[in-house]
Amino acid sequence: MTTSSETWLEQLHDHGYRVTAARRAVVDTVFGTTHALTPSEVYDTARKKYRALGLVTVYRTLEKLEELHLIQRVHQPMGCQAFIAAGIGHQHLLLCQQCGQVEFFEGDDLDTLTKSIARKTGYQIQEHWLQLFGLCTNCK
Amino acid sequence: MTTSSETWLEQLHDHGYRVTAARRAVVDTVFGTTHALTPSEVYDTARKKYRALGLVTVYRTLEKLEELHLIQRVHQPMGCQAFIAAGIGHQHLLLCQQCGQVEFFEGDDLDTLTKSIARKTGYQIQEHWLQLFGLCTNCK
DNA sequence: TTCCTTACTGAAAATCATTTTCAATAAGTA
DNA sequence: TACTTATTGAAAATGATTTTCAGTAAGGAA
Ligand SMILES: [Mn+2]
Ligand SMILES: [Mn+2]
Ligand SMILES: [Zn+2]
Ligand SMILES: [Zn+2]
Repeated sequence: MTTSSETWLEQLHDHGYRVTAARRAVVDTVFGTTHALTPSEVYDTARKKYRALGLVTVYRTLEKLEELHLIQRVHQPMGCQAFIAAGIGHQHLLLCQQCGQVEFFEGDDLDTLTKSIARKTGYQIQEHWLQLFGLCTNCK
Repeated sequence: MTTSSETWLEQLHDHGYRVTAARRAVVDTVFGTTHALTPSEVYDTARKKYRALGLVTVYRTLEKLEELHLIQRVHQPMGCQAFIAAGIGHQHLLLCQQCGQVEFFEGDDLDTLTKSIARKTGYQIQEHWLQLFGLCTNCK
């Protein structure tokens, strides 16, 4: 199961969107990074692949990629405008506080907790956000 | 142990900040709500208590309250500019997806998980964000 | 391949939230 | 009460994101 940025372009195409040079540049950029990127960072990097790219197109493309669940927004204390390739299935993020590297992990089990909280509060719990912060092997 | 918004005003005072009518209005507003409020929502509500209030002062007061850890930012899919009175000690948020009501809970135990992830990834894990979403008793 | 419809583009303008500037005001201490 | 200076709201500035628009090109149909 090898995935490449072509997969994303195919998905865009399958949903009636056109595959353009500008979108290729944005898709390649976001697909191939292990750091959450802001629109402006995507712009800077993608413009090295496609000089004529406009920042507006970056915003528009990120919007579509998010809509197709190919990327996801990364929330951080410093800001919440960064994006990363979405995890597959039920996964959560682990972020390096020093260099911003992003890892996914799975295997969290919050059933006991959520059932207990549901009972105590009367809420019907539907989803959860979990995110770990730390230092990566390079930074620690 | 009864706390009132006076506590917050005292804290402001103890940190060398002045207690003004504008700040009273903001503090009263944020202290006494069970919903996360945006600066603009705080403004609208607080202006009912103090008509002359300026939006700028809302921003400035929220900034100070956050700095003193009396309020905390609430991250949501729709936006991350809302604030709520901070929980005491190690607590997490439970949000109603329908009406926006906020509850705190504690008693999560992520030690096993974080140790396991630390071992697998090599990261030194330092903190975590956990947030539950659901429907409150009124909304479900 | 060529044609044709229309989605997509980047530039510029508009909008929106937040921050800065500034002169007047008032909190809090002496 | 007097005085220092933090705080105020209005207005201007900033910065990020969105909208507008006329030209361009993707990609299905012929
Ligand atoms: Mn989970
Ligand atoms: Mn916890
Ligand atoms: Zn790192
Ligand atoms: Zn509710």
